[in-house]
Amino acid sequence: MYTREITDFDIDQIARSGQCFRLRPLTKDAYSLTAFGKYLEISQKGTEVAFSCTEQEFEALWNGYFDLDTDYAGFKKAIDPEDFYLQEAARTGGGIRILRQELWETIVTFIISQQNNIPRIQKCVDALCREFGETVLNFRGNTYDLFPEPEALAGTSEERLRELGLGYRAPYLVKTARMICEGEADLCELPALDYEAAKERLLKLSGVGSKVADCICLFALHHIEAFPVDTHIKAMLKRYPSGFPFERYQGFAGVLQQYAFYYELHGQG
DNA sequence: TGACAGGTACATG
DNA sequence: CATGTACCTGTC
Repeated sequence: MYTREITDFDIDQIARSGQCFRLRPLTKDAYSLTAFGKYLEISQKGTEVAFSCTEQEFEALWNGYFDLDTDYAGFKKAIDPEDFYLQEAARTGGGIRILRQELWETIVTFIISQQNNIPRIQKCVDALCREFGETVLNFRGNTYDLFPEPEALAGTSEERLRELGLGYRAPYLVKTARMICEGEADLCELPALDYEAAKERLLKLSGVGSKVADCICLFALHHIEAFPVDTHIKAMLKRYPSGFPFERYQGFAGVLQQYAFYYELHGQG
């Protein structure tokens, strides 16, 4: 167990922010997560956050995963004091961090996310992990399923994925997995590219359009200037008749997108 | 019953 | 380039 004082951090908000579909409530105030082939439990009381791992593992994996070295208070201070909407959104979802999720998993989960709601996305992701992921034991002696490798999905059929409830996204997933396994698409090069170049590459994958590509850029490659525009954000943008002030927030608009998305989803509106 | 959920692919003008 | 349409599935 490793405990740390963290500000501008709320594990419940992060779990409900819709950027990660494998971070789930475990008990009343504890959450579980799998990433990097590892299982982690997180619990929080105020600014005190406990992680079920050693300090060494925390520093090696989770500190970066939760983006804890970034100054989110600074982002909030940069918001126009007269912009009541963004101020309120940042106050409501101010504990959100932009995670650094694994690339392949983020590609898959956001292909599934299209025209879909969060509970059903989670259900689909769970089914994929259960059917195609490696099963391992956690420190409690309970089993949990890792996220499946590209090979596992490349080797299955569209029909089998449809049986898991993926619907019309099933062929997208099989095609994308095969592109990656057959070397038609190279994920290894992506982290080195800038936002524009990375997005251009991601758009070549099956089932990846502009919005999903932006989500992958934001939630896996940590291009926090990416600003995914979906139905909720479209509604939000209408609040700005003369246009959303992107120029004021250059380089970190994606952070504000997350505050706004969370606010549209869970706030008072 | 029908619209909606963090859209994309594909076909047109 | 801009618009239009079909598409799985569960929930309200």
